[in-house]
Amino acid sequence: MKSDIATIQFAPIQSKRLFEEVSLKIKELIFKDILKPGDKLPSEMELGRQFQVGRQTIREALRYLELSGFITIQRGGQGGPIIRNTIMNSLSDSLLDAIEISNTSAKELTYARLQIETLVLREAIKHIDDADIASLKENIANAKAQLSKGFQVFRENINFHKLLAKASKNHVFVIVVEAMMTVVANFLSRRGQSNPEVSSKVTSSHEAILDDIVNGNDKNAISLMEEHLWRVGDLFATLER
Amino acid sequence: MKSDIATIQFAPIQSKRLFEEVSLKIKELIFKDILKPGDKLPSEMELGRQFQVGRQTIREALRYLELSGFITIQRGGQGGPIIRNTIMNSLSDSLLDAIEISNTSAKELTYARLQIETLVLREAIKHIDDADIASLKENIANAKAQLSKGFQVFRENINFHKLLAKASKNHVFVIVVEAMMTVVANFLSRRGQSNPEVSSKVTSSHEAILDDIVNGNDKNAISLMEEHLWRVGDLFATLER
DNA sequence: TCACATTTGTCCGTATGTATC
DNA sequence: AGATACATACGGACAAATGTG
Repeated sequence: MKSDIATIQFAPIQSKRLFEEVSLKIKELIFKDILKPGDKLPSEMELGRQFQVGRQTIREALRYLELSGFITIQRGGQGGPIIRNTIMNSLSDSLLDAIEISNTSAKELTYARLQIETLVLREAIKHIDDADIASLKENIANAKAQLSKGFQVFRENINFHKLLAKASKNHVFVIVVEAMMTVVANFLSRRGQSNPEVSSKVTSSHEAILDDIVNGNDKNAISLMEEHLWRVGDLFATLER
Repeated sequence: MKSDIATIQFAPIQSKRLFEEVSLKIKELIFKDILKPGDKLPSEMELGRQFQVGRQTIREALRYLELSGFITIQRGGQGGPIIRNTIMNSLSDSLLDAIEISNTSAKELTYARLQIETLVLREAIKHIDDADIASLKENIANAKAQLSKGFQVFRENINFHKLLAKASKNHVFVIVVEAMMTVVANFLSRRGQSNPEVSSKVTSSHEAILDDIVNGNDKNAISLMEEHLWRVGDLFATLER
């Protein structure tokens, strides 16, 4: 069989720019676990000496790594580039851009979330273990404690869904849900904080869902989740631009 | 109700760096549709004059925009920064990083793909229209034509799934499937091109699925898709590192 | 084909802002 | 408060790439 020219892996015509090679080198060290989160990279000056390139080149490489979520940069004395894993933030930012530029409506977002999260819930029910249940219960307890003090629990409520995804024991679901929840959070925060009563209702829904999961009422848990997401979706619709 | 300090939107303590403000300004112009794909941005020198900042600052801002998928940069005379929408590439790259760094196995990827794509197929069946069917048929026809000439049809086969997602009429599904297919494509290409016969079998499966959709055999289409994705998943498993 | 103009890519020197000790 | 060390930002210079006449 001949090779489809569209599928062959040609070497890039355009020779890589220096700063790309530098950032790639560092990225490889991170993937190989030679550089770990918390490790401090040398200063720009020193990196320039080691890679034998100018400071500007190093800076542009650091910009790439920074935006990709591999490092953060601390200014001031004893500062410098530090290895950190904030890739999920980068992914979420990118998803946010993609959603914004494609003019995705709140309705679409709601519906997709409903579909994907009920799917993930099914998986979570299959694979959930005691540790997951414990952290979910802790999430609910925290939320209720905050609520009783009169605080909002925006973050806890979002985290409930992330914890459920983790219970599915599938990294892909974790990644997808986490990115999607960031979009949801962004959507809410751009339209002002949700009204006070909502937080409380959401937490109650979560508690009911968790109860059903723990008690093995799987189908009930799923239909509760669907109802729950529909309600949240309706709220979104009222907030839509 | 008091405000949860975790949810308040404080102004950032750390003043934004200059290049961040510059890239944000340009990004806004793109979101507002004032700058459209194909538009040419002024040269770095000229941008520096207009924003009243140095060239280095402009360059770092351009690095951000480039990596985020808002512009590409053409070197040489008459070149310069050009507005382009390659956000899906950026999103896919980010997802690739996230999957790589979380050590997601081929098995997980396969399973998540199976679940999400069957879900999307259900949606596609609900909302598919003549234009979708036409482009799907064209995809199959192209693939078969290439196959008969002895070419591989890696790209066509991937595109079939993207076209199906488009038929769901939900941007979120389109985005998710497209990003996921990039991961699949990357997975395959890193382990050598799939063997010659596989391409042909995959195209046949696609054709059968499309036939069932067109003829209204929805359940059959879905189970065919599931079988199809299991088979592809098994192939992945044999390729796993 | 060849020179030319334009623009990005890269380097250097210097000055300023900022955080730590 | 002062010294130190680092990122941030500026301006100038030259090399490399690329389209144009």
